[in-house]
Amino acid sequence: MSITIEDISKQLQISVSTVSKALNGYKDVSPKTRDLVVTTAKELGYQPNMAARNLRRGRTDKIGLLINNSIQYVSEYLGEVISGLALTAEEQGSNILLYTAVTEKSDILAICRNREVDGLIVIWSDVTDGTIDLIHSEGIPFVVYGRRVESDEISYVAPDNYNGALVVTQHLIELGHEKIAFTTRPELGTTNEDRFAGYTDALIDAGIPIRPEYIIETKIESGSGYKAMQELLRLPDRPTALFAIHDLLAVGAMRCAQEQGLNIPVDIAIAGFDGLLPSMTTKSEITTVKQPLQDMAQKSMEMLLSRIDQGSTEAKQITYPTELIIRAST
Amino acid sequence: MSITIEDISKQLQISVSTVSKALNGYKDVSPKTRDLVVTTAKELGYQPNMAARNLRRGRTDKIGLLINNSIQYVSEYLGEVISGLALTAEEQGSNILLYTAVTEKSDILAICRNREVDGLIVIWSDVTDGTIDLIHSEGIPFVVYGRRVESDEISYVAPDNYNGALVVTQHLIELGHEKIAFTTRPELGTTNEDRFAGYTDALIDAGIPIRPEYIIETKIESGSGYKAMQELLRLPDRPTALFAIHDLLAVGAMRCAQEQGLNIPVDIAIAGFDGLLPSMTTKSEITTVKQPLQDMAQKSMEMLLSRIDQGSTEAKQITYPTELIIRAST
DNA sequence: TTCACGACCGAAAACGATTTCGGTAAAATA
DNA sequence: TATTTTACCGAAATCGTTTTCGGTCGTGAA
Repeated sequence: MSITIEDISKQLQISVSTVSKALNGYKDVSPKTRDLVVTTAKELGYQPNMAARNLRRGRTDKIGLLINNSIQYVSEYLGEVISGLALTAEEQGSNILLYTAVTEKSDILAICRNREVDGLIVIWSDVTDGTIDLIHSEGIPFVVYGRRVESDEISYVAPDNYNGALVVTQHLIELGHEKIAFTTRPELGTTNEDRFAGYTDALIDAGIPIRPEYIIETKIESGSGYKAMQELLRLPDRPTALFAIHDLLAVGAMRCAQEQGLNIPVDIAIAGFDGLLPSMTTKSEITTVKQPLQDMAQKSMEMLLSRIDQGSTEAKQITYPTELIIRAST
Repeated sequence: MSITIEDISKQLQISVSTVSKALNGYKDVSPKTRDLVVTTAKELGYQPNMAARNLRRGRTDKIGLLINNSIQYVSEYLGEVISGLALTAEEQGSNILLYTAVTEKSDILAICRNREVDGLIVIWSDVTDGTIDLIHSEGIPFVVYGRRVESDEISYVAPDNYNGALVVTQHLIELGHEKIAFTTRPELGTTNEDRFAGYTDALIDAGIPIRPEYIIETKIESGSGYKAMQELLRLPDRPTALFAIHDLLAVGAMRCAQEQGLNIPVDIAIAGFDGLLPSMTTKSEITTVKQPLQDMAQKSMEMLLSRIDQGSTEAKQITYPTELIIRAST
């Protein structure tokens, strides 16, 4: 059995209340007994039982990280985000509890109600399934990470998808491209909308007409980037550039183009979005728009924690600027 | 306030004991009242308070994931490992609690003693700091992930570093190389030893002498792969191949060689280890030895959970085969 | 009819902390 | 000296479960 507060109280012939108070910095305990308690606690190697403390305090100092498993390229994304979240949480005395295999709505209800966490960071790409509204209706503090949410009652931290898409498209235009294709991904919801809007606005601003045949809708499945490029290359009037809505699609498209013997970026320029794939070599790097994943992680965690501490309920919505990274592919 | 077991007991005019027993599948409650309890619990949206349950049961159904933050390329490694761990944990009704910013030994003691988790998965690259022994002496169930440990009292799941290094070196030899360099990383401890042993044994088996000037010791810092290659290229008798102890070093070395105008793999072949960098394009891929991160994660979690359930204390040590992935760099 | 035995239920004791509330003694004030 | 304040401490309630231990009631067997 571990050492409890009672062990200390017995050894010192002092009540448990006093021991607890001494350990927790209450004022109504003399310096002498406080020292005594603290030193013997250290001696015995006492560590408070968290379950008991949580029960009594009605707080767990834990933040749940809710991730839907249908997220694409979880691995690349996750590592950076998680380490950012965990670090700032732990700085403020909280830990992160992972919920990755949540599929049922009842599980989400359980998480919200069982008081296992003080709040949630939600990374959820599915838009249509009402999960976020469900969480919101439960009243647990939470912040949505990485995605804009329509409702203004909900806090989120998201990259500036519109501007990022605008800038990268302008970059392609500046390179002389006018036939610029774009791959969409409707499941991404607001993210898709914003990046698409950035793309079209850049074209419109430059007086370039938008050609529907250059806009390819992709699905969540591997090889969809490859297929999209195949489709584009079949066109009688091929595009000279592609802006893929995210890097994995760009990579697939690149592979397809290379296999067709095309020279990148001479025959076709390719840009992506997200910027999480590490650049492996100096060659073959892909132009992209980089999200500040770490900063966003830190910010969202700070927002959540301060909201929990202050019990405030007002929603904050923050957008982070993105960074255009120009590499060999354009 | 949330719904408690007492709310149900009041509404049904039944004792809390019976409610609890009905909910937990005890036999000494009639089917009728059981149904009644279960349905009204669902009606009221009852979810058990975890802190209370944990306190009473002396168990939390949580697994701590202890990661030392000095791990190199955490992000790439982490994502895949964590999702593997979390998935198998959640399948068995446990969740993962993250400890990433642990630096003090006292923090580790706190984790072991505060009963916040039932066990630990330890990902700790530092060998010399005695952390693992400390955890072991605390008696909490734990499994070391990704690394062989000397002591046979400690459970671990590790890749077969020796064989992986042996095979990749043999691969280089088969390609006709005899001047094969190797970059070491002493901080990696047993991992370093095993890969080094694989390298030397492959050379010895082939009757190739081991040349000390081809063995470069690298430190934990970015650019060390680049520097190692610089050093090698300064040699009067340059090596024709390099086996880097991990991929990041290989990437750095590759970049250096390319900048020097060398053709890979004609002028110099390069192989790495780990296989976690995603292959971005068909070109510029790097030969490597892939660790089965996901399988190892699943296995280590299963080992830990069964050990917790059965209270067994015997240590299991499992080594996973690696896979040689031959790509363009050799 | 009596006794034993299940089936079913409730009271109450944990689990280990926090926190309120009151009480005693010493110190300060009148 | 009498009274109030202050400093310090302890008893006990509380958080929401789980689990042990009896107790009651009805049914079957003797």
